[in-house]
Amino acid sequence: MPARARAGRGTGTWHGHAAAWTPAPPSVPSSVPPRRPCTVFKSAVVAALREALGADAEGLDLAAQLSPPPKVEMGDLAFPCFPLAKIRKAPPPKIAAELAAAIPAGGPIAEVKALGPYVNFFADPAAMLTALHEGLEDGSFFDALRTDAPTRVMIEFSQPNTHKVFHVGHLRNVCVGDALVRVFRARGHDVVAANYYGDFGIDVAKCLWWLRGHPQEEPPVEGRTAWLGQAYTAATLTVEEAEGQGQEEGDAIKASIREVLTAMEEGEAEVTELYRETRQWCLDEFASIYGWLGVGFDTDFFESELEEAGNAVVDDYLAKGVFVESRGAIISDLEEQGLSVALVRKSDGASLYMTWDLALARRKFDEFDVQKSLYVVGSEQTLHFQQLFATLGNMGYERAKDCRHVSYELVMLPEGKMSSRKGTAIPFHQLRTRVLAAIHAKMDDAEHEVDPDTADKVAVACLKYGMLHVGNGRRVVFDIDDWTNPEGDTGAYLLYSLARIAGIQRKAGEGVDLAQAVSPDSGFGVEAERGLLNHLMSYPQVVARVEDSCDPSALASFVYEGAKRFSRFYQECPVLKADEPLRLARLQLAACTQRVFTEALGLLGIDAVEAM
RNA sequence: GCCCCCGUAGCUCAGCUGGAUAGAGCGUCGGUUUCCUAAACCGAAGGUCGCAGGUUCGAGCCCUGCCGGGGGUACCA
Repeated sequence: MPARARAGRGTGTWHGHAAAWTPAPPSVPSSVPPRRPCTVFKSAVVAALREALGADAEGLDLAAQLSPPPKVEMGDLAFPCFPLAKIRKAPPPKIAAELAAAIPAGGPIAEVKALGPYVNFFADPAAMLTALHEGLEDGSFFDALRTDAPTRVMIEFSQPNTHKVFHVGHLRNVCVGDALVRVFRARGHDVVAANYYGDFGIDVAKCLWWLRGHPQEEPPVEGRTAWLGQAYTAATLTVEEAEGQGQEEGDAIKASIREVLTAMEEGEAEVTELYRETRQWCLDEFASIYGWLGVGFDTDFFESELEEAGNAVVDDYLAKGVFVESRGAIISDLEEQGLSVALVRKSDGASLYMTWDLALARRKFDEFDVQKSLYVVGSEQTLHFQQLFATLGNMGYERAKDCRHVSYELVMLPEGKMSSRKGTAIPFHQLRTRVLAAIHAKMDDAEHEVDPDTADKVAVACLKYGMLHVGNGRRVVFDIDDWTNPEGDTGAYLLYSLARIAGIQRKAGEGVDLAQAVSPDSGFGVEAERGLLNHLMSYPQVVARVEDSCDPSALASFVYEGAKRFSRFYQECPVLKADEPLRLARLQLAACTQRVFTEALGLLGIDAVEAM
């Protein structure tokens, strides 16, 4: 329905508070060779294996074979011996035993053990901790996130329609898009975050038509955009009603709506005035939403600006034979590519969605010089984007192959599909107050009330985590009660674990010198500690995977899993009461956890809190 | 009809690109606070990973065919 309205580029205006905008992590000067601490142990294992295998290692990607065993007590990295069975003509468990015997412990490798068909390697926990801690201190850990092939990429998302209600369903797009912007930046890409406002067309005309027909209706002081949304809905219902009465009645109403559109296009004074004013209300509302969410854009496109350019593209490529006339309309014929045909101009001469998208894409390539182009749009538009990209290819744009539709599924309510028609869609302004109310109801107690700043952060965390912890291809069920539940798999739980870390640090006080190496006999390295440590080490791979899949849910899972592991550590391993040097080691681990979590949550657009 | 997505515990979902005994949360039952935030932790119960074949040393993951749910399929965005 109101899916995606997009259009031309604006002036690089920023929506939302610049202060709420988290820039990409500062890049480390390239003169500092990255140490990549998470790979120290792994590369030692690979080297040891290569040595032990000799000629048998040829043709095997040893690093790719290594993965963590299912449980920490089994080791930190496992090498499966199945592929060797053919080469060595021996059963895998036998090979594993031979290899384990042939590889000596030493350096970061504390122990080597054969377990069935696997060779399991144990890392020296103190050495790992020190490597991670130093890597976080000097920035090399996050430097390891960076891709070897940085590129200029545009990520288009949000695409709200003016004159319609902005509701929970639209929030998912914003969360996914914003997270991708942050992830791509962390990976070192040059990212242009783009919004594309649906601020023109027949739907806008519908709303204005209804307003003109009901001059006695006055906009409320609060909630003007909701009022516009209601006008739009009322107009839609009126049209449907008329159509129900008969062909003529329906056509009559549609004709009068079209007159409003024509008046808009021709700049007729009274309509234009109304259009400008109401459009601005909506843009202001969007800006305040993005501000609250901490989401920013580098450039704005408007549908209202693309009409002319779109028609020019159609004329151009009609002349070049890329487009053809069919049944009175102009089409992009994609039958041979298995994509049916895409209409680029209606038989009445009007342009459509595809027309503007062609002009927009051209602008992205030519004006912004983007190498890669992401479109975060609902899955119902899959065919549209297949057709768009295929058409761009036919027009000669090589970079069409680097265009990608990041599709995601609908947001549902516990009672089922939401419908703005039935009024079941929760408009954003209600959403905000309802979520905050739920947070207060659950977090406040007799002694103290949670402060507004923290409540806001928790509310945003609950919303974003709720939207992001499910894979893009699955529907999300929005349930305020569930999402704000302080117990369980929610954003509140994540922030709570960070608040506990902050608590430890407050009580540890100043004057703790964390920058010492942990001595090997500190006793550090019980399961809860190693489990957490290993998990933190896997962070760069997770980020790389998110870039690849364009699905931030892996990052959400990473943080949640990490919070679980931290909670176990917190429960089983007293930090402040531990004796030195164990205390130092645990303080370091807590500090590492804090840094990685804060960073990972940051990529999801979630701010940490100091206390809850 | 054709195309795309989804099907994993009662419910909501993970499952690291094919590896070890399939994991969480909610809900249910039972434990843990003179101890850094119990918004937590531990344990129990709960599974023919939609069905049937196939590939493979090995399949929840890959291939084929069915079944079920959703979306799309020339003048809406």
